[in-house]
Amino acid sequence: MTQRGKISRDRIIEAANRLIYTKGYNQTSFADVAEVVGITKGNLHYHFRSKDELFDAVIAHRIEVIRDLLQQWDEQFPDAHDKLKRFVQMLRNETPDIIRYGCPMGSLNVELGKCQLSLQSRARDMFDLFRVWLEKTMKQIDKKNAKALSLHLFAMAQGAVLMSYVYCDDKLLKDECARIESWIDSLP
Amino acid sequence: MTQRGKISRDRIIEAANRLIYTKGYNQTSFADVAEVVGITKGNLHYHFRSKDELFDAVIAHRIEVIRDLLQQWDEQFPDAHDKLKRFVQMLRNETPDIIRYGCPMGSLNVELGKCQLSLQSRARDMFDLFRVWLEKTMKQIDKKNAKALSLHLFAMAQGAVLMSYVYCDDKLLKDECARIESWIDSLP
DNA sequence: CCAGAAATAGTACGATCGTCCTAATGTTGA
DNA sequence: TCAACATTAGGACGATCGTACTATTTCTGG
Repeated sequence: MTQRGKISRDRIIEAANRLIYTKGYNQTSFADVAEVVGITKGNLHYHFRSKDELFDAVIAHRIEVIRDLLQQWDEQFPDAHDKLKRFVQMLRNETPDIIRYGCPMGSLNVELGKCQLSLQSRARDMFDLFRVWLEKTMKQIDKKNAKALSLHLFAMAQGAVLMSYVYCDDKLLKDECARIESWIDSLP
Repeated sequence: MTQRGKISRDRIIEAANRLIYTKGYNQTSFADVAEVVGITKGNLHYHFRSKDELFDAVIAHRIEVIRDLLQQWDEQFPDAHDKLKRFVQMLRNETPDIIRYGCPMGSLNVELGKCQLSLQSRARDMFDLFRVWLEKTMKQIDKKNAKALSLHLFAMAQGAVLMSYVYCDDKLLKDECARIESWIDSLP
């Protein structure tokens, strides 16, 4: 693959990533992606021979971004409580998109978990990055209950995102974030 | 409409209701519904002239069921805390379906909220029944913070359902239910 | 500079979608 | 009983889907 091919490939992944987020996987067609990128379906098929292959590339890209993000947080915040709060802060930073399109990971898992389990397992890989990171971080606070506590935190965040998305309500998200943060503060 | 027609109509709604839950709205086709019911697509179109119309009937049916459920709870549990716990208990009763297909309301809202907003507003009507009921019940406990507290409870429940669905983990759901219940107990 | 590779355009295929139309069948009331 | 109506069956429509194939254009290394 030449540099030109690489650039096209990246632009396709970027467009598909956004479309899958804003429209969902099944509502995003090859034609949609091609139109956004400004190429033809035939060209798109040259880069990705199937929709699954394109999906895989999108997930791989997201995973890479998430890995970098978590590593950044680890370097930036020595204190475990601060790390967990940084996780919550992410919801504030992404409020407009969350209100409009929900959680990029959560909604994808919900959609694909119904009857496209092989695709969902890829989407779950994104979840796992956060889940493992949260549990690892929580272990610095309460080793014994780290697993359940981190899952509870994750669940509260997902619930807050889902509710604020359903009601397009940024105040709801803001309030939930504050509540989750004070829950973090209440940890030993 | 004769009685025979009414029976057919109800069977169609029942089948569509289950399919929309287990496969999602966009992944459920007229052909799917017709096959489950054991009729032809043409006959299905006689009863419901469009997919929207069928969807509307399914939601109307669900809303009726939810109304009855909430009224039952109101009659059965005089204490507000018990009412809220009954809401959590629902998650335990529906565990197998939740683990496999998620929340019938939540996943529908997530799917339709992306780019089928007119349909989502119908799905949100189901949410509203619970939301209003939870807030009304919460007012008996803490009038001032009832709105935020009830939304938090709703969000925690949705988060618990989503996480246990993504990971097909009934233990996760069980633990979250216990945690939510003790949160209810901690209310004034 | 130009042959070969890479990338792109354009089109076509079979399948499935939601919808619609018509004919056949069942049911019922006067 | 039989005309009027309700219900069902079956097929066809145009649109769109994912995918595939073949030219054509663009780029690049020797």
